[in-house]
This record gives sequence, structure tokens and C-alpha cells, in this order.
Amino acid sequence: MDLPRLDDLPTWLLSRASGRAHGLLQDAFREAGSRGYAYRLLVALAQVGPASQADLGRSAELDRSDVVTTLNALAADGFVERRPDPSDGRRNIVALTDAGRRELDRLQDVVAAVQEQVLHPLDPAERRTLLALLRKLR
Amino acid sequence: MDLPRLDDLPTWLLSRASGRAHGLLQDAFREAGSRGYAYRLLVALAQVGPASQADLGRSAELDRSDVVTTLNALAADGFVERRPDPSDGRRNIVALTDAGRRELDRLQDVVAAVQEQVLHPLDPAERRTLLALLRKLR
DNA sequence: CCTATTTCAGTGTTACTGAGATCG
DNA sequence: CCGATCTCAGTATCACTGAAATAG
Repeated sequence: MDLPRLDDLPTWLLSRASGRAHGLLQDAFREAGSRGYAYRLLVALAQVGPASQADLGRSAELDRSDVVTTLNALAADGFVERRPDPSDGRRNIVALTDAGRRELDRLQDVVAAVQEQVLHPLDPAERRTLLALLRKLR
Repeated sequence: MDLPRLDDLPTWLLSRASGRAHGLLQDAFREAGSRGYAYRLLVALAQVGPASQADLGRSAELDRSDVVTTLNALAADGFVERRPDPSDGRRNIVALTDAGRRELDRLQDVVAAVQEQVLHPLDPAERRTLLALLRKLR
């Protein structure tokens, strides 16, 4: 008779690893005075350049509602500028400021440190293998 | 200049894979008329045998508060029996019933189907590698 | 008219916290 | 007196929903 064990379940192992990573990330962002949502929006802005909030939400996989709240905070800190789109009155055009670019650089270091912390038990070849397999899961 | 991309982050890939797996699991449990917490408690009971709620919570990694709520539902369905511990008045002894064992068997099939669904893109060797690497992440 | 965007308020879920009652 | 257990109520968080206002 085979006793069921959660530790044998791929979904359980995924959930544990992800939960641990998420906790470390959240702590690191809090310590750095930021949030995961803010980081994701800054990354999206750096990737696609100035964009509407709807497009940013799609890029960062953030809900339209959370985009609003997060941009409010980023704008208050001077990390983004929000101005109406002259060619489409429904939209804002959101752009990174220089301070925003510096903030993103700073958060990149924070995030990189957490990646190292999470992957620490694996050697470089194992890390590549893990990433490739995770990517294969779609 | 290297544009940051979320897809390059191990923590992001972990989170995506885990989120997808979690969603599939949740749907499958809902369709089967159960919940993840209930499954985890049934597994813990099958592993350790009759136990106090506190011990079950530690085994299943469930909060004491969620153990109470989940056991209420499992007891109402006749899947577990809760009776006072004669040797320690603070505790309940919780035990699987026959119906509970059948329920666990049923849920094992549900869970196995989701594992297959999640791992579908990987061949058997890749699956073993992924599990080994995830386990190494502690 | 219908769809898209931005915004705000509110909901539901999941995990947790606090406190009371009981007992060792 | 301290610590553990069980229970309930309430909170914090995150992701999302609904609806209003504006515009294409």
C-alpha cells in the first residue's frame, strides 16, 4: 500500500518553492520601500516604452484596477509621469522618469539578490535546467 | 543594454507555473465537490493515523484555524470522526472513517489527473529532473 | 450603439491574528 | 503560573468585479 505524501506531488513542490520565493521577494521589496506590482510596472515601462495604462496592465499581467493604484504611488514618488494622450482622449500616456529609471535599477539589484537566494542550492547547470523545464510548462 | 524581462526571472517562472497548477487543482477539487485543505487533511490522516488537530495542522501545514473549519466540513460529510482524547482533555482525536478513506482514494485520482495535466509538456526523464531540482530548493 | 479606457468602491478568497475557554 | 489546544471572530492581503464617466 502506498501512503500518499504531499511531497511527492509536483504541484505541491511547485507551490512550496513558489511560496518561499514569493515570501522572500515580498520581504525584499518591503525592505527596499517598494512593492512587487511597482516593480512589474517599471519593468513593463522599460520594455515597451511610454504606453497606456491598459497596455501596461497587459504587459505586466496586472489588473486594470491595480494598475491605477500602483501608478498613483509611482507618480507620487516621481517615478512615472502620467499625461493625457493627445490622439486618444480615453488614454493616459505613462512614461518613466529619470528617477524611475534609477528606481528600476535599484530594484533590479534587489530582485537579483532574491534570485540568488532562491537558487542558492543549485549549481549553474542545474539552474539552467530548472529554468528550461519551467519554461516548458508553458 | 539589457532590457529586464520578467520571463527571465526564476521567481517569476516559479510563480507562473505554480499559479497555473494551483488554478487547475482548485478547479478539479471544486468539480469533485471538495477543497485543497480537505485533501491535505485527509492525506495527513492517512499518513499519521488518528491524531490531534494541532498535530494534523503541523502535518498538513494548515493553520489551526483552518483545521477547525475544514474538519467541521469533513465531519459533516462523515469522512472523519472527532472525539475527545481520554488521556488529554485539551485534545480531540481525529480519525478517518471508511467513507473518508474512500473519499481520499477518489481525490487521489483527481489530483493525479491534474499532475498529469501540469507535467504534460515534459517527458518522464524531464519530470524526474524537475522534481529533483524543486526538492533541492528545500 | 457598442466598445475601450480610466477610476473608484466593493467583493471574495486565502492565510493569518487575537482572544476566550479548557486543560496539563 | 505557564503553555498547549480548540474554537470563533475578525483582519490583511491580493486579485478581481461592477459601474460610472469619458471618449473613439
